[in-house]
Amino acid sequence: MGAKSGNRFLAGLARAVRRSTARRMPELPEVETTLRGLTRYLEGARIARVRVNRPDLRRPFPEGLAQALTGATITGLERRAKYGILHTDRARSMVFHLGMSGRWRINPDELGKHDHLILETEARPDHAAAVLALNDARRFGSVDLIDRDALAAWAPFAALGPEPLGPDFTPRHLAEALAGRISPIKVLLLDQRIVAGLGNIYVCEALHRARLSPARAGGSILGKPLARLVAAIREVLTEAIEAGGSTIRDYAQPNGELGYFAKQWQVYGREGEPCHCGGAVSRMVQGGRSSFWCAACQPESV
DNA sequence: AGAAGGCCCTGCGTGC
DNA sequence: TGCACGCAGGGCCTTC
Repeated sequence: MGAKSGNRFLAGLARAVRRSTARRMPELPEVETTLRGLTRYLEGARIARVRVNRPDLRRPFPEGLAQALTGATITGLERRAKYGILHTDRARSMVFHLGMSGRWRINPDELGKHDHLILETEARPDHAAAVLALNDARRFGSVDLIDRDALAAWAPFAALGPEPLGPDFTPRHLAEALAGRISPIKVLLLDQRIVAGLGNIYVCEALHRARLSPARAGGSILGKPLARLVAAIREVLTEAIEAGGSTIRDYAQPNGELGYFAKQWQVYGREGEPCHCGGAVSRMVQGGRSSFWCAACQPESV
């Protein structure tokens, strides 16, 4: 093996290793499966103890967080965009965001330095007591207490666009949101005001599925391609949620980690690898973030 | 209003 | 073996 091909081989090996160990960023599907996993432990459960191990994540924890949750019963769990919501039998709900590295750990063998908020549930006739730890190494996440009746008006929620899996995310909505916009479609789909819940991974995957270049000006996408894009966004999210539900029994991995699952991506993190169309996956930086795409099946011209 | 860039933060891979 | 560095990016912020 010559030096050149040897280097290529090693580079390919390094990529394969990177891919297999790639961090799953919590986007909409990860938050959704996290909530489904938490439901079994939290819905109807009373919070017996709360431990707050540090004053803040990205922002300070709300004042009186532990007192607000201690003794409360979780009445329901809900997702909005990439936020998870724990409703209680009290006025306020707890809203969490997992940021880049956030996760809930179920009954961890031992608590680590990144387990910042720990909820312990009371045992019930048909449920053992459980320990739920919100772990977030990079601390890009957040926790808030918001009056349930005021959630829709809460500033971070009020600014959000429609849910991509909901009835309001239509080709017409997207056409209106993109009209006149010259920014790359990749950047615009990350704007939570246009559609709420997409992150870098699923934007790359959806554009690939819709055969649209991430570099296309948002306002230039009309008609059939636009409808294709709406459908592709729905499909990649739905399939990811299904993967999270089917590959992991009750959504929890053996180590008790929720929300992360093995899902094969077509382009994300696959620079230099073959696309199924026969082309090759490329990478570029848009808005300071990596975009992965295949120039062969996602041409810039329509 | 839209576009562009910076900031926060830690773990990991890489190169020396 | 260790150390420095670059990279990952969601939401929010400032500047133009």
